[in-house]
Amino acid sequence: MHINFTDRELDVMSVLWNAQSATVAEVRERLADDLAYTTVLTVLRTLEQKGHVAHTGEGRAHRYRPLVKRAAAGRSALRRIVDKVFDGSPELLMTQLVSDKNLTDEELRRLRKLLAERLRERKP
Amino acid sequence: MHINFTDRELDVMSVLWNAQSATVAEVRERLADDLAYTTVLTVLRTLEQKGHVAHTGEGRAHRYRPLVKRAAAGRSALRRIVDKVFDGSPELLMTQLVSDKNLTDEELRRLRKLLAERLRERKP
DNA sequence: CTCTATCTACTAGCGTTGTAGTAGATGATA
DNA sequence: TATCATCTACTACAACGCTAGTAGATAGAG
Repeated sequence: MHINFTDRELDVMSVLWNAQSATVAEVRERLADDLAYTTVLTVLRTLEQKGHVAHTGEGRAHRYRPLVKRAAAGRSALRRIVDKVFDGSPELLMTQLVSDKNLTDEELRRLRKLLAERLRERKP
Repeated sequence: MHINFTDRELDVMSVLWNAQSATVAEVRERLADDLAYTTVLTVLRTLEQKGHVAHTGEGRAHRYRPLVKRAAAGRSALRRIVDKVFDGSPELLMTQLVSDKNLTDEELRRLRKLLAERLRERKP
């Protein structure tokens, strides 16, 4: 299955993934951009229509929760990038990731650790 | 800078990255989906308008080449995924990749080396 | 020189995205 | 109870994306 969120939808999903669930007001609060309340509501409603989130009543408000898991969305997005940008080579993608100038030293060190673990756990 | 290709644009860019440069007919040939000639032309023209490709004349045809490098597009796309889907954690993304696609030990070692170099070159 | 294939330029229509306003319901407050 | 704040539903509308058609230029075939 081929999930594809728009920019704004992804912003909203990101909030929901981090918060587990949220009302419109809560989502709005946590978004970086300052959008109108109704705008956020509209985005949530279209996400619901597409089957990516669901809501349950909470007083007069609605509480939204994601139906799509973070990992599934990640897999889908990554596959696309690997295919189209990195010509089907995940290694190329990782190389890119590692040479990204925006990564902090701390992040790089953690990556190194992860790799080391991965290698160790394969050796035997 | 924040590059953002649409799905179809990305398909076309992918062809250009792989071929170095191509005419409309060549791009059309290499696309997975069977689009009308004019459709492909339109996509190329909008890409040009956005400054992502350029063309030079070749007989009565135009030859298009990418102005945006693969790596730049990759960086941009990855940033976005790391931020929004993997909550700013590149190692989470990496874990996903490593477990999803089966990388060889050799590939992992090369990555480790690359990582070490990157870290060394930052220290000073 | 005429016909045909091929190419670009321009135009178009429909669906989606992004943003938000207005209307009406309802819970809280004075 | 009258008013205010807040919430959803519905509507709007411009910009963009995706697809492709038509018109007109031109190179090559005969």
